[in-house]
Parts: sequence; C-alpha cells; structure tokens
Amino acid sequence: MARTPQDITDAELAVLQVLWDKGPLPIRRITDQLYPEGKTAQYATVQKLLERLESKACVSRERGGVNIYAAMIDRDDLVGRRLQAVAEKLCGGSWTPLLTHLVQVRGLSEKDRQALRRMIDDFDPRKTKKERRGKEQS
Amino acid sequence: MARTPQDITDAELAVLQVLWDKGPLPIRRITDQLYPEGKTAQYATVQKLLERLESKACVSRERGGVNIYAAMIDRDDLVGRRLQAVAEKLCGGSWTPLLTHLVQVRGLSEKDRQALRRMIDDFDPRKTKKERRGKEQS
DNA sequence: GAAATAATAAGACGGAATGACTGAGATGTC
DNA sequence: GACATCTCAGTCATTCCGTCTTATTATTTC
Repeated sequence: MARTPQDITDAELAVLQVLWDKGPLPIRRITDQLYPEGKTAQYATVQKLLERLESKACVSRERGGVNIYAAMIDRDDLVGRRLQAVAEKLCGGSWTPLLTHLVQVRGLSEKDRQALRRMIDDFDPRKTKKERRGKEQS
Repeated sequence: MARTPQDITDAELAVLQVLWDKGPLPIRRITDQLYPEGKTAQYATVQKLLERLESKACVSRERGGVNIYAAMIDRDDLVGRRLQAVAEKLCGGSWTPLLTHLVQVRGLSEKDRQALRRMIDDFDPRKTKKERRGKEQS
C-alpha cells in the first residue's frame, strides 16, 4: 500500500502563508518572517522549501540579482485540493457528503445562512446570466 | 517546525473501510479482504494496523478466543476531522471558506440545491423545534 | 493427547518523507 | 580587492509507516 506524500507540507505551507500575506519577496525577507533571528542555516532551510515548492509549481521565481519568489496558488486553490482529497478518499469522489457535514454538524451562522442562500441562487445554472444580473440590481 | 503526523494513514484507512463495509470482524477476515492471497506476513501487517488504530481509539477489540475488531468512528467522523484540519490550517479555523468553495467552485447538482435549501431551513436556530415540525408536516 | 494448524504478541526493518544544515562558489557593493 | 550576501548543490537526522520475522500461546483434528 504505497503511501501518498503530503501535497504541501507544514513547513512549505508556512512559506506560502508569508507570500500570501506579503506578496512576492526574496528569500531573505521570507526568512525574516519565519525565523526572526535566522542566520545562514535557516536561510538555507527556506531556500530548500522554496525549491520544493517551485518543483510543485506552487511558487514562481523571478531570477535576477536577487531572486524574487511569488505564490502561484492561492489559499482557495489549496483548500480545493485538500477538499478533493477528502472527497476522493472518503466519499468515493462525491462532494455532497462534505457539504452535508458542514451544514449539519458544524452549523451555520446567520451570515452564513444568508450568504449561502444567495450563492445557491446565483450559481443555479438554470438561471441565465441576464436573470442573475437583474437579481443583483433589485 | 514540528511536522504533524497523519491522523489516520492510507493503510489504516483501508482497514477501517473493511470494517465499515462488513461490520465487526476478526483479523483473518479483514486480511482476506485486503490481501486475498495473504499469508502470515500480511496477517501481521493487518494486526499492526489494528493495533495502531486501537491506540487511536478508532477501533475496539472484543477479546476472546478470537479477537473481534469493530470500528469506533464512522466515515462522517473522519470527514469531520479532515475538514477541521483544513479549516484550521488554511482558514484560521473558520468553516465558511470551505462551504463557499464547495458551492462556488465545485458547483451543485439540482438535488444538492434542493437538499441544501431544506437543510438551511431545518438547522436554522431561530426556528423552534415546534416550527420545524410544523414545516415538515406541510 | 500429540501433531498440525491458526491466532496473539512483541519487536525489528527499510525506504521514503521532511525539516534542517554545511560548504563551495558566484555576485554584488563600497 | 575585501567584505557581505546570495545561490547552488549536496548531506543529515529523525520520524513515519507499511511491512515482515520470530516466538509463544491457543485451537483444532485425528
């Protein structure tokens, strides 16, 4: 039973979080965020994490005097990947059980409830874009 | 950056799936399902996996002439754990982004849409149980 | 009830994953 | 040209996790 490696590890995620928060940065700036007292060793650690993230196409590198790294996936992309993994491994690929779980077990705030009702309508494929536009204006 | 081990590994999950499908079983029966030609080695593998699952309180063991193992968590429990992990690591603990993702990115079937509308109403805490009962009857 | 068969128990193994590190060279900067 | 800083290319150590071995204790079968 071949084990499936993590898509993105904890340490890699920490790097991504910095890029999401601060935007594109050189390694040094990322290191400062993650290891405030960081010296050469920690710098190299961040470098290695970026190298792995790049090989997974999760960050891009702008080469130059100093390389600048930027996130190529955003939080929601990653949320999507992880939800997909859950759906595939536990629900035979179906999304519905996830949805049901969230609504029934976790419950909804009043805000959630309103937003959800609106989303259900807005993303109803039976409605044309024109109809949706009309709804928004009302 | 301490790494977080998987809650339940792939091989452990395979064992759980058998117990979910077939109900409580002795090791031998589980082994038959997972390794149809399984001999002593594979039997021991399943045994080790069950031992680890037991230490995580995911299966119970009824001791006797032959030990019988039973799942102590069901699929939805595990779905919940994994969704929680996603929410905590990527959404600051909030469930809303998961919900939003499912509805917006994955889309809803007509059936989903109907079921969801009903759930939103049913689990609305502003409504008393009496009101919900009334609604169901209508 | 002895031989054969099967189950339990305890530990060891090995490859891969992952966070962290070192050292040599390149590139700038004053 | 000296100094700091960055890049690059490894290496390392620990843990994880799927797997297997061996020994001991039941259980069956004739």
